[in-house]
Parts: sequence; structure tokens; C-alpha cells
Amino acid sequence: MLSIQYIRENKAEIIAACKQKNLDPKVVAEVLSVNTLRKQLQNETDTLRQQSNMIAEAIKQAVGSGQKPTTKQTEAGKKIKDQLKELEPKLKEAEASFAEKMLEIPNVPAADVPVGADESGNKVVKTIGKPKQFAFTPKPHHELMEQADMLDTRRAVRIGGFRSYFLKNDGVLLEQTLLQYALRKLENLGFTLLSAPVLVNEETMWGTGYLPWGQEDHYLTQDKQFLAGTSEVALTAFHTGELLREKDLPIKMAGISPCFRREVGAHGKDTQGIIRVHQFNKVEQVVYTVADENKTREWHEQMTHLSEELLADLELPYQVLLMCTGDMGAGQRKKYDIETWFPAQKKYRETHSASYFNDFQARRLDIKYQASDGTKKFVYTLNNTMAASPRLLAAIVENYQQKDGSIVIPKVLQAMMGKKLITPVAQ
RNA sequence: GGAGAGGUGGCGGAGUGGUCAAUCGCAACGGUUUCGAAAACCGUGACUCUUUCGGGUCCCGUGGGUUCGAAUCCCACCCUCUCCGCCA
Repeated sequence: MLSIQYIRENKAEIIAACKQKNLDPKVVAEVLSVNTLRKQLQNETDTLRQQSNMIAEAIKQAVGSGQKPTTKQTEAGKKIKDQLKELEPKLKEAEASFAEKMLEIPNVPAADVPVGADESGNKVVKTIGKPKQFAFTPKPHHELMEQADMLDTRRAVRIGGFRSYFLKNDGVLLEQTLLQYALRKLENLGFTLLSAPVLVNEETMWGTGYLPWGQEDHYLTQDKQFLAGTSEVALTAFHTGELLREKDLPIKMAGISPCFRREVGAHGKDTQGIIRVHQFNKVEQVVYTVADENKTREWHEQMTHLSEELLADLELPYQVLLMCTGDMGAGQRKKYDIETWFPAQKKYRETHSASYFNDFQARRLDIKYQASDGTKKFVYTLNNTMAASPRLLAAIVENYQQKDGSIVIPKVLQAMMGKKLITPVAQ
């Protein structure tokens, strides 16, 4: 959410932002016109309420000096009450409509975000590590994992439908090790560890900006709770409605949770393997900073760098992409995706995503802090993937495969995993 | 699921129809003072009208209702806590 003052003063910029993000810009005009109506109705009701209060005050004075209210007074009061009964529902409606429209206004992309309609407009910022040259044709991760008895999709699909999977044996252990490694890394950097709720209410989904834009990407329960697609939702909302102190900032949180995605727009994509699934596990970083875009941009770089460091630890080749306007979320100012090399596909595939929002989410969630100058400001929020499995797990498996189908455990995970090699199992 | 208690400003905690935006305590921040600090004193929400000075409305979980007038009375809902039941 942006402030109405900002929207009023920067109408053209926001209309441009809508277009750049492939959203309908008509909400901008709508929010401004309903705001005018709202103010007008408020002025009218305020005037009536003032009159009503004056009558009540006069009666109070009379009663205080032992007199009784006159019929004239009570009649006048009643008349105003009738008028208010007509006017107030209109004001309520205008206010509700205003609040609703405000939640449909997207954030403006940062100045250095490339304008583009879709993923073709994304820019590769850097490419790190060289894809390993295999002396044989590398197999896709799912084949390797099945051979090593780490994965069963055939039975899973019978149980949970398309895109379901069982991790098995070393698959389970390697996933746990990877997530644990990511958590430890963040813990060592002073992040607060949180095992986050996945079942969240509608307000929280609105607050983080997943509504109205991402409605169809989420599962909704019969109790009107959503299954969150990421622990970003719960972590970003952690201090909802609170007034923090500047000295509390930055607040650094590391969440771990299952994540649920409907993948409705992805029919026919990634039908092989476990790159695109409805349920996965993820370690996520969420940070609140002071209300200073330079500070938040520093954190954006730093958080992205933490993910890069994890990939470097795992010795996986990757590239960092600066996402263009058409490929970023409505609430985001700027987003980097990290894509990790998948040798069997001969492609870099998205494994991480780092975004910053300024106060877009904090306004919706009402998360403020008292700044050192005494004023109250909204915090600036950011989030980033630290490790998402099974996607990153699949990357490890593909990159670490050997000719005989065995999989070397990345060095940094060996001690925690308790082994150095996963070998195929005779079928 | 059953029974009970409760939701008041950053926190604690008064307040049972008009003198309540709300006593009091603590904290944070700003101001005055100071070489600086402490102490002391003053101030601190949202919206809105106004060039300024200043004015108005709203804000006691949420939404309705009663009343000239509601934090206070009535109704519904939400949430929290305690006990019981069920249960990973």
C-alpha cells in the first residue's frame, strides 16, 4: 500500500507502474475519485455530528444545573440522528471502497529496475561458477534419485495427485541436512529462527500483498484460511499492529516451513522430476529495516549475497537476474532471482528470489517504529529464499552425479549428513 | 466441543450513562533548561477544514442497537486466558 498523499502527488508515476507491471491502471483514477467522495461525505457527517454534540452538550449543562432537557432540544437531536442514519451508510460504503481500492494499488518499481513485459526483459547481473563438463550424458535428477531409492513419484501421485512426491532414505536425509545447513548459517548471522505457521488468515495474505493479486496461486481451506506459499507471509506479518523501536531494527528472521503452491498457470511445465511441485520445504530470510531506501537496498544486496554464499558453499554454478517490471510482484520495488545450473536440462533454473518492498507491506500490516526523531514510521520489509527443497536438492543431485549414478554429497554437508556418497541401489 | 473470566493509549492499570480522549504509574521520543547530562517542567493518535493562528470529527476488540448523549446499557461476532473433554 502507498499513502494516499503519495498517490495524489504521483499519479502519472503510479499509472506508469501499473502498465509496466501488466496491471490495469484504472484503479488509480478510481482510488482518487472515491477518496474525494469519501472526504466530502466525511465533512458532511462531521458537521452533523458537531451539531448533535452541541445539543448534547447544552442538555448536559441544563441537567447539571438541575433543569430538564426541553422537547425542542431532544427533537432537534432526533432530527440530526435521522439525517445521520441516511448519511452514515454512504460514508461507510465510501470508506470501505476506498480501503479496498487502496489495496489494489501496486508499488512503484525502483528506478534501476528494467522495464519489460515478461521474463525476456530480465537482465543477467552476474554468472558465477562454471557448469561442470561431464564425460558422459548427465541424467536428470529424478532418474538419479529413483536409482538411489531417494524418490518415489509413482506411488506419491496415486496418493496426492500430479506433482506429488515422496522423498525416501538419503533423499530425506539430504533434504534435512540442506535445510539445517541453511538455518545454521542464518543463526550464526544473528537471525531469529522461526518455524512458521503455514495456515494463515485472509488479512495476513492481504497484508503481505499476496491478495488480491495471487489469489488463484493459493489453496484456501473450508475455514477461509490460506495455505501460505512461503513463510515470508507469517514472518513479515510477525509484528503486525506493533509499534517497534528504532533500536530494535533491523529485525532479522529466518523461517522454515512447508510451502504450498497451486501452480495453476504452469500446466504442462516441468512435468518431469520435482522442480515444480505443490508442496515443498523452504528456509526463508525476512528482514525489517528502518525507513530508508538506501539501507533497505544494502540489505537487499546483502540478503541476495547470503543465498549466493550458500550456493558457493555447495559449489553450484548459478546466475543472478535482475527481474524486469513485468516479471515482478505488484508489491515489490526490486527483485533478484538466482538461477542454479541444472546440467541435465542444460539450463539455469530459478532456485531463489530476493525482493524489497519499502513500506508497502508494513502499511498494509501496520508495522511501525518510533524513529530517533520521535516520529512514527513504517518499517521497510524484505525477503529472500535461503534454501528451497526439493528444487535445490535436485540441483545438488544433478551437479554431483557420477558416471555410475552415484551422487557425491557436497563437502560442506558431509559431516552433518554423516556420509560422503549416495550410491544407486540394485533394483 | 462444554463451563467460566476477560479484551481500555508503547506497557501496566483505573474508570458501570453527561464533569471521559479517558485518573494514575512506567517507558520511549521531542521541547524548555544546561557547556553537556541528570533532575524538573511542557508536549506526543487518526482523519479532516484552514495560508497561519486555530477549528471539527473519530478513536476504550469488531459491527449493530437503545439514548438528546455510550468506554459505561443491550445484541451479534472475533480474539485471549483458565478449567473440563477430545487429540498429534
